Amino acid sequence: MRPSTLKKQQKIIEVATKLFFEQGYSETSLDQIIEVCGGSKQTLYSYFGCKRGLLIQVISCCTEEVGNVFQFDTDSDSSLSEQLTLFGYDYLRALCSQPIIDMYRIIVAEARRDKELVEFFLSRGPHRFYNRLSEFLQSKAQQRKIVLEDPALTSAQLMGLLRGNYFQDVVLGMDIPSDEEMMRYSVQAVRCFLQGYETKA
Amino acid sequence: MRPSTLKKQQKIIEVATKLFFEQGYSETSLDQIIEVCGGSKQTLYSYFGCKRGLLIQVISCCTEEVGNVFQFDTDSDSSLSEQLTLFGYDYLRALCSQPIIDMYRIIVAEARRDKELVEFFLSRGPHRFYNRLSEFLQSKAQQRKIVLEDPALTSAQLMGLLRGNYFQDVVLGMDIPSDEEMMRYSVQAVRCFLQGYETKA
DNA sequence: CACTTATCGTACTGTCCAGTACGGTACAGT
DNA sequence: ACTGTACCGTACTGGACAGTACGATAAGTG
Repeated sequence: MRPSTLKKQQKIIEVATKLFFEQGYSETSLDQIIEVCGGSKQTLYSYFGCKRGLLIQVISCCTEEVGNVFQFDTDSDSSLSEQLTLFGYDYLRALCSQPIIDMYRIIVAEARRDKELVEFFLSRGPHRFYNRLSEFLQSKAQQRKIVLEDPALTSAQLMGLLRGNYFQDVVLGMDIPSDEEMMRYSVQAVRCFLQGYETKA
Repeated sequence: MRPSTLKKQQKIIEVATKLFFEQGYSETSLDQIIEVCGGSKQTLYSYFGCKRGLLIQVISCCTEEVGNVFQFDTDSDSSLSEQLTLFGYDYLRALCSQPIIDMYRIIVAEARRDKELVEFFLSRGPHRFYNRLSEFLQSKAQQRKIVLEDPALTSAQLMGLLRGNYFQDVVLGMDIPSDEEMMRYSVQAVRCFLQGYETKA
């Protein structure tokens, strides 16, 4: 393989990501991609085989980048509530970022046709996050900070609670909430998660 | 307008709903619809103007049907926990039903192009539900059953909590959970909402 | 420098589909 | 029965686009 080949491949993926995300997958033609980044359609086919092959590379690269965002600060001496709140904030901010929204729309649109793509996306995205949260909660349960009978179920609850209606809304085109709003919401969500709403009568 | 016209329109909407939901909107051609329900393409255009016009009618009819599912049993003498659980179960079951999943996928796929369609869908679907839940919680707060500083925020929390990861998952093609599983989850979600997870130390 | 191979540019094929045109036909009301 | 209008069937237009073909050219290697 020529050394320029790798550069070229990355350039194509970069441009394809931009166009797929801005316009949608089926709304973007390969001619359009070539037009922007130069080169020949034949070359593109020799790299990726078909349009779907290119999409898989795009999703692969994008999930790679995002996946490294979440890091639990298990060592820090901040309180459980603070740790969860910060975590929730990072989560919410990532979910409500333009690239994730764009990617999610594409995955949903292709979900009916392409189960494999979905599986690929889930394993590299949401499920990784889910597992990390689940482990974190278990460690906190061992420290007797929380009551945890079913880690999987509780993690799912917390994820849903943290998302609230924000993710649904932004996916459907509502304005992305400000960082302050997401932080405020995260604080409240964690409070609910830990304490609940029932009156202590 | 001829009496048969209305029948014909409904028949077209019915067939279009089926095909749009099964195959996707942009994957379904108008010729295909005509082929199934008979008649002429010209007639279809005279009724709905264009393909998007037909889609709007489809969404309109479908949201109409679904919107009438949720009813709060405000009169019943069951406990708050029971009422919320039942409500959550109905909500989850509706969200994870095939028609809603299919419709949601279409809306997401069209969201980038068609803000108006999204607005239409939101106002007739999720927002109606959201408002009803918010009112219910407020009535319970007046009865001193729960602490409620911010009804809007708290409703969003509860909705997210009730959805957990189920809705995301089924939209991406995972198997629809059984009624028993959804009921179990709803019970736990409401428990979390009311009591939280923190250890009472 | 010579030679191989990756890449380029352009043109082409086959297909799909939204929307239109138009002549013919069934069905209302009178 | 008469007449206008709603509907039917079929064929067509125009455009988009995935994937292919192929001769020309440039980039690497010996």
